[in-house]
Amino acid sequence: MSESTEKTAVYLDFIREAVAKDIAEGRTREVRTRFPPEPNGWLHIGHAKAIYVDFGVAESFAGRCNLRFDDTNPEKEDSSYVDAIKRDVRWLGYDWEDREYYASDYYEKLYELARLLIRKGLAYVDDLDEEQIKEYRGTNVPDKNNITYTPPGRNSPYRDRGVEENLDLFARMRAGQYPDGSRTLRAKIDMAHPNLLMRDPVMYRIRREPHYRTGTIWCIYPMYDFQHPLSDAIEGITHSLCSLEYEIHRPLYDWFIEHCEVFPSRQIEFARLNLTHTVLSKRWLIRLVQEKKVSGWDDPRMPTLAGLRRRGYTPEAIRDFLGRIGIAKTDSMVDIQLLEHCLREDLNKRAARYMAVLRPLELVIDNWPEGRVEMLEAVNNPEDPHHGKRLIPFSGKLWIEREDFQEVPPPKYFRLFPGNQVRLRYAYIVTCTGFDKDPATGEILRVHCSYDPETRGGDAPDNRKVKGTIHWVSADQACSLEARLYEHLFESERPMDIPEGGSFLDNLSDKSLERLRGAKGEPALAALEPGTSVQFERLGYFCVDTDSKPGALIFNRSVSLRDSWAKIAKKSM
RNA sequence: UCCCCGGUUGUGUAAUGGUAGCACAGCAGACUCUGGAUCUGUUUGUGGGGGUUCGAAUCCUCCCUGGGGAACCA
Repeated sequence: MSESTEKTAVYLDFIREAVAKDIAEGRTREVRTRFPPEPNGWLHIGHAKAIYVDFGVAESFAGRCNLRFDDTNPEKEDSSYVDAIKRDVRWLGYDWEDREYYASDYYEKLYELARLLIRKGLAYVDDLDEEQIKEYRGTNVPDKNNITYTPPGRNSPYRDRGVEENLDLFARMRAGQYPDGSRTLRAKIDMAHPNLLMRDPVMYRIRREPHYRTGTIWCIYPMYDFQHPLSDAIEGITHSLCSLEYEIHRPLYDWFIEHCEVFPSRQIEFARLNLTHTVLSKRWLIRLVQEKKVSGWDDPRMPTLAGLRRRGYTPEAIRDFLGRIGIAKTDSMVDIQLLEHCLREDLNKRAARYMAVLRPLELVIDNWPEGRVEMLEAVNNPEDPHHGKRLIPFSGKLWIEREDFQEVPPPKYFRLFPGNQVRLRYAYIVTCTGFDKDPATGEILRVHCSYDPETRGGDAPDNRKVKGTIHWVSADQACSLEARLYEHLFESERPMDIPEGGSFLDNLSDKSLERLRGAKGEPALAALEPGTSVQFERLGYFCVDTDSKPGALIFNRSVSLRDSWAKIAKKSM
């Protein structure tokens, strides 16, 4: 039979399913979405999920996604954040073309829409202050037993002002005739509504604060609930995708669209991303930066896109991760190991291999001809022959990894110990003949071995099995480098679970950064550009740091290689 | 208290009244000049009770449980 008779299961997440239905049933022809960041912080991996959903859903239906800055709070926003956000979205691999919009460009239109609501008797200027509004809303009232309950709210005494008076008052608000906080414009909905957000929400507040784009032109600013649906409408957004916390705002979203008689966008909510061992809340990330717990927004331990980039994460790995975690409405906590897995998988295919020694121990080949240096051939990437080969210098004095030698080997250890044979990667098979030890401290100072000249390149002509292969660097030709090893910023899987009376900062790990300044690498490492990702054989993937300079090389460990020895060692303990 | 939304192996996520699958993690093995990579095999799940049905993760109902909301922030 032809393949066309076979049922091909095409999986659509619940959002794409809803969009497909809207198209099938004729509610919309094209799909238009938007990614609406507020420029008050740098983007993190949680935003990356939103970007992936917003741009991805549009792309699935041959639609378009706008980039819109939701900038209606002048107290927190700044153009430096706009630049950082644009750079990060582009880096992740998304293009908004010429569709770069700002809610602040809609202020005049929004003002007119507010006047429309006033004329329809659906909005009024209120003279109540912040405290009074809260009290009239009828919330947080403790009863005799000190249990809070939610009574119906009471109407503001200013609720029934006439249309003309409201229009005049609102114009005066805009004109700056009243002090900050003295009046608001409120939607007239229902002060007894069970959804507290529907109890006459504030649409405009007075705030004399220069805005990074509109300067001092305005002293009244629209609130999110009023502004967002209408901004969506102005741009013809068909599907306004946002996180679960806005679910309860949807009736309001719909109310403003209906009564302003504008383009009917549809809001659909999905669960935001949570990751183990980190925090993804702008408020908390900003504290880490401000209280200098990290070096900045782009500290390689930060879950920001800039931090991940500096750490060595690739956009491909992040997008792969986002695709794997899926989209749903269940609150979830994704294991950060999945992110790490995606990075390893991507870099395994692409990163060139090099040898570097993090904690050097001297290895002397006693039968090596004095002063001789050989150039040996090494494969750049066993996963992909197109990467070619390179030559690395080899001599009788090498650096090896301190943990690759044991005076007394633990069970199943097949690296260097007295009497044992190992292969020096791409070089020779050597036999450990002894070691020098500081009698006072017990520290191993130097390991001695002899090499087998018949095994050049690492192959034994007699086909003998050598179980262990270790990496090395020729001491005289090596370049010095600093390796920065990172662990999770928080040891706790859920750092947001704060101990009684403490702060999430108490959960900060003191092992999240280890700087190894005495590391040694093969000479070619010195020529790499900042941002380049490589694999240090047997150790992990490393990325040349943005601060790395000739003579002061810095490599960030992006992620370690899977370490099955660690498991064996742990088990036999 | 009230309102809204959820609960499928350890973690995510499918199955849309008809065989509970996939990925990661875990475990076991094969292979290997990275204890890497790759490959093979494999353990573990529908929150609970009742109902509808030939048949329920799916529909109804009660309970349990988790998250969110009650800003002149977004």
